Amino acid sequence: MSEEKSLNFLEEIIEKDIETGKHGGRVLTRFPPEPNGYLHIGHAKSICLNFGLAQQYGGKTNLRFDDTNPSTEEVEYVNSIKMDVNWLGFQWDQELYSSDYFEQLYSFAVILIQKDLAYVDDSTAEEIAATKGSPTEPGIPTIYRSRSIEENLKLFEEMRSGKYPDGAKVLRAKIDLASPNMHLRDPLLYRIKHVAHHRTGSDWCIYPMYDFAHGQSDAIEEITHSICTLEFIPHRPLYDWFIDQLAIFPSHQYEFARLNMTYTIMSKRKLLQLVNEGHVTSWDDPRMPTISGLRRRGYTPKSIRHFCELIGVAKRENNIDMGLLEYCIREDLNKSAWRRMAVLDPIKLIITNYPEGQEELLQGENNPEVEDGDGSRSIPFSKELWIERDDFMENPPKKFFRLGIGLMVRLKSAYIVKCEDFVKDKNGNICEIKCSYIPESKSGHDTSGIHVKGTIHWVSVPHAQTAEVRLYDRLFQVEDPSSEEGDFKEYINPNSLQIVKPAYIEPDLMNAPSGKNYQFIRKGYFVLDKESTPQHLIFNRTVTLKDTWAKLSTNH
RNA sequence: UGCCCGAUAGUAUAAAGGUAGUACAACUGGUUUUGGUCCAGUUUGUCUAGGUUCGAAUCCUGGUCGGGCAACCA
Repeated sequence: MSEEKSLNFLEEIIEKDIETGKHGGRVLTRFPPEPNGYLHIGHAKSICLNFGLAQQYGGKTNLRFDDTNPSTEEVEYVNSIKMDVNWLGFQWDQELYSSDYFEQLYSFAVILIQKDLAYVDDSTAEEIAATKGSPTEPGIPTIYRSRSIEENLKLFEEMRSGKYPDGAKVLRAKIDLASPNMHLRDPLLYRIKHVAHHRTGSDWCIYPMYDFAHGQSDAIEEITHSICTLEFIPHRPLYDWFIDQLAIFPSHQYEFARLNMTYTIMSKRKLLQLVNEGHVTSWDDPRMPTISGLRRRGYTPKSIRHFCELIGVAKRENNIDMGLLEYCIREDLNKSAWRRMAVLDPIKLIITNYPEGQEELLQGENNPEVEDGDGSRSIPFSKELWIERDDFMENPPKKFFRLGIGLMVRLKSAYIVKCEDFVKDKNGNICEIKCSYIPESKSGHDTSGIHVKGTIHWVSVPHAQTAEVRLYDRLFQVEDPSSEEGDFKEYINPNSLQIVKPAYIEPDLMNAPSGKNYQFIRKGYFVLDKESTPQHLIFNRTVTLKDTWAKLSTNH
């Protein structure tokens, strides 16, 4: 181990376990999603942790679907989860399902019954809740708690054989109805559900509860470090109890704080609501914090992995600044994304002294961060250009390094121009800007000796192509939507999507392959959307560039 | 009112009884054919009250604050 890097608490535990030879120094983790929804950035944290720790210590990680509740689970979710884990860059050792262990779990339950540690209870859900007591009052036994082992064995078998309807009976552990830990007050082990399962079909009509499936699945796989989130801390004594009573492999559960992030939500239930009620278009809507949403938005696996590394792992509640995620994608894309020019809010600029009908092909480097510019592309230039409307001001303030009467700017990769005049339409809106250019200032061959403060991007009018550009912003207007008063949906940002149609793009962008990230110079990072076609290009904005000018001008 | 977790700059995360450090954010300046990047620098912190100790973010006790637990969900 390097002496420099400090360890998080899980790394410390694992290093100690390796040192003391626990499990023969073996490390086996698991990522255990329930296939009842799409993975989000919070799952990414767990994935990076489980797979990352195993990698770090020469171990392996299983992908295990925690599919014990057939009413909510679907194959569609299984597939999306596998896709997302792979996309993030991780390979699991074995693909497993809790449902693979149904037979084994059933025999575990039989063992508990034989040890008089489990019983069949005919009470209704309400009766069971009522007899559990409260945190300050002990629970009381139902009349079924004293059934004989033989009767329990028989009834449990009948439950399995389908003799009883949903809700008629449950199997409960016999532990301690007075325990200060509510999870130990005779928790449910099995419930009857005449529901088809996405893998086992109609083989079963009783299904194990989470607590009776998870730890035992860990034990069956001989997981050495079972890592989950904080809310499972009170379950740990139960987890250990089953392992003790069944005398199976002693997996151990460790808990860390789940990820929260500003301006978004992380609850699957709430995300599902956003989809179902049409606040977003789908699970992979680029505004969603889902892995698939981030992918469609233009985030790279590398940037997400880096993010998970930076946020760290600890046991205290956290609310990570969305800005950190944005920093991670900017940092990645700055080094890799090719630069292109696109004008999103166009106004025409006419170069009065450039010959009518003349055009030339200029060269622009793909990425100034890379040696040799990572190659270059040709950019057609002509007398009429599109530029951004806000790159001109009729009455420019001090320190406005763009266009205004008498001001000069560099047209990126082209010439320096000086603004001479502008034209207004009959409504008084500026519709045209007139400039003269300095022929000796051509990019790369500048002999003019003139230095200007500002450089702006542009697209030649006769060569411009068009595209739809979708500008995404944060989904919520407040940092922590779920802690605000009222319904979280009241805080949705009404301007989270702004559609620019058409935007003018330089011709080279017509060749953009799907999934390739670009930087539109001065505007941000963009990627082709999956709905894009060659006839109708659609770009998604991943993130803006940092904009200190915008900050300055809004602050004053 | 019971049990269980937690508390270090704005946000995260280190410091294992001995200099409170790092990243992001913010701010200043420099470089720059992107008001981007890059570089240099600045500001901001141990929840509280006691105790142990030569010395406490760290150990002990009390308090405060935040979170979790009483689903036939996971």
